[in-house]
Amino acid sequence: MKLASFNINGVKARAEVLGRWLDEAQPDVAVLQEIKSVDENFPRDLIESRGYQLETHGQKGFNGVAILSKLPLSDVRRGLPGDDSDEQARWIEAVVGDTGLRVCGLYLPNGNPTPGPKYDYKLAWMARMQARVEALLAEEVPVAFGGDYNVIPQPMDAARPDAWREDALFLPQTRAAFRRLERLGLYDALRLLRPGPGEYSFWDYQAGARQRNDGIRIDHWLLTPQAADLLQDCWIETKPRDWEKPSDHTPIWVELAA
DNA sequence: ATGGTAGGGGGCCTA
Repeated sequence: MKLASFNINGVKARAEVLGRWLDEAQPDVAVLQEIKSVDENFPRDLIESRGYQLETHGQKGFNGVAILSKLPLSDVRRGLPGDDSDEQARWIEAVVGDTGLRVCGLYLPNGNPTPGPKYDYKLAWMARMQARVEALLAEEVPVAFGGDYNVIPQPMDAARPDAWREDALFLPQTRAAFRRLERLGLYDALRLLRPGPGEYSFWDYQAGARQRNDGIRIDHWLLTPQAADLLQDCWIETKPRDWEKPSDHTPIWVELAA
């Protein structure tokens, strides 16, 4: 089974790219971030006409996540637990078919500017995610956490790490919080299979970042041990970043024996 | 040090 995570930066602006990508790449499951749409206005036909079940968790203007799957989804849950006052749509999860695999799609807060309330929210959100991960790890089942983490884990994950030293995506506290997630017992799928530098999932629209390959790796799949046991491959698909009217992110894939 | 670009919504904010 092939699963992809793709921050599409606006589902309506990205209809052409998204349709082409689904046709060519044929994910079994995909998690989308930054749909930037309320659920009622999501172009469902774009997804459903291609044979996918679609579950959305949108909000007006910003954020918003979705899961689509060729196998039926069950136990769909929207929103990251731990703060009833949090209205930002950044988390959705579901169980895929009868595989026993749970997929969580997440859009972790950017956190800039720092310091300030947005960075505080990012760190608090990461602490809440840790609690959800702990609960799922205790079940000892395969779970794949895919999404835009807005975390550059290591210097090798940026073409120019020095340019990000003061950024919320790369501050020591951010990287430590990401390591805490890993230390609970999760595996960074890409790093299991591709230990070297030069693996990027985001290039800014500005200043010719794509042309200069001035990228960062901030989209990740983290796996519970039971999911990592099923891991067959993991890769970043760079082509969609060079299509007409692209997202500033590109898809990251895991292939699981599920 | 600055500004460069993009999407959404309806007039600046987020990234």
